[in-house]
Amino acid sequence: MQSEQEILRQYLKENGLRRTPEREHILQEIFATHEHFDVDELYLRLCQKGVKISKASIYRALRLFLDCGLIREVDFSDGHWHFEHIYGHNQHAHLRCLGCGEIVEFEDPNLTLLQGQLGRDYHYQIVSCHLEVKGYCATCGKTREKSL
Amino acid sequence: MQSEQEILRQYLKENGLRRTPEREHILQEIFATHEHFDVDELYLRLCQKGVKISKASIYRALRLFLDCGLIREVDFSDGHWHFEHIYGHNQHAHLRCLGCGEIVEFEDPNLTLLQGQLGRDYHYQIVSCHLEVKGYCATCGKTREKSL
DNA sequence: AAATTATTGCAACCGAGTCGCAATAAAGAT
DNA sequence: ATCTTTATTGCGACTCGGTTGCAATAATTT
Ligand SMILES: [Mn+2]
Ligand SMILES: [Mn+2]
Ligand SMILES: [Zn+2]
Ligand SMILES: [Zn+2]
Repeated sequence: MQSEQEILRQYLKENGLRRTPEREHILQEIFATHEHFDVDELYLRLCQKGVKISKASIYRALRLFLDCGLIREVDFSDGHWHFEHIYGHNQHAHLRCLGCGEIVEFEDPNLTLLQGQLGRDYHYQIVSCHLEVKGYCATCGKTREKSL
Repeated sequence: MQSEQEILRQYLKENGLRRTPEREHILQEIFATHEHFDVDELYLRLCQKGVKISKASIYRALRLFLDCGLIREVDFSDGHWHFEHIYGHNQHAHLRCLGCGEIVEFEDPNLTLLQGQLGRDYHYQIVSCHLEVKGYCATCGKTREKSL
């Protein structure tokens, strides 16, 4: 199995794009942890590691990584973009607490089946499948009951 | 079963808010069709019907309607908000064509089961569950193959 | 009818994300 | 190794969806 860097380099070559230290630094940072991230967080993490880079370049790199399937968008409905790396990971869905923001990742084999079903039923070529469940975790649920 | 207007009036009364023609016009327009909509579309539709209203009030009303569960956000990942009315409708998910934007709505009984399962497994009180599947419809899929 | 205060419209504002451009630097050709 | 081509970067200006402060208005309560 190729590394994410190899995937990137291959994609760049195939599309007449160039390999740059900026792109590789960003990609490395994205795959350094399993955390979900937004542009500001990523920018900060890079700054802290001494990588000098502009936000414009980060935005541009993220679009590139989306195109080659290394990352995907995660919808937090909070007005700006969040992402996570997906290359090398099983597809998963998110259960998020509206109180504290905790995120539980879970896999659902039914989703894979559903994709096949949808593809067949509606003659669609499925590209992505995002399931986001929201609610209150045990702790936040209790706090909430009291205040009602 | 109560009408959406009754739901709204009840919510307003319970929260010390006021019933206004603006809010009722907006709500009526939202439930006039089954279309998904964004703020601009809704604003235009209201203008065309001669309802004079500011966009600020639409934004404020939509937040209100979200709070009382009359509408929900729909994620199109295109940089601005989309909504649909949900009161009086079964929960459904979306299959959207990345080429032409066509939207197929479908129900998946497994999702309901999954919610119960998640609630039990992780002690979460589930509030919402959004499934968005993206891909290419038969037509757009063919057009796409040619251009590759 | 008067008093209270939520709501509206407007316009100024905010901020995430984009874009044009000049400087830089990859990659290929010689 | 140097030259040429052109993709990429950083910067700052810009866009535009969405928010907010405020004075005027109007829904409710008394
Ligand atoms: Mn995740
Ligand atoms: Mn729908
Ligand atoms: Zn919580
Ligand atoms: Zn299509």
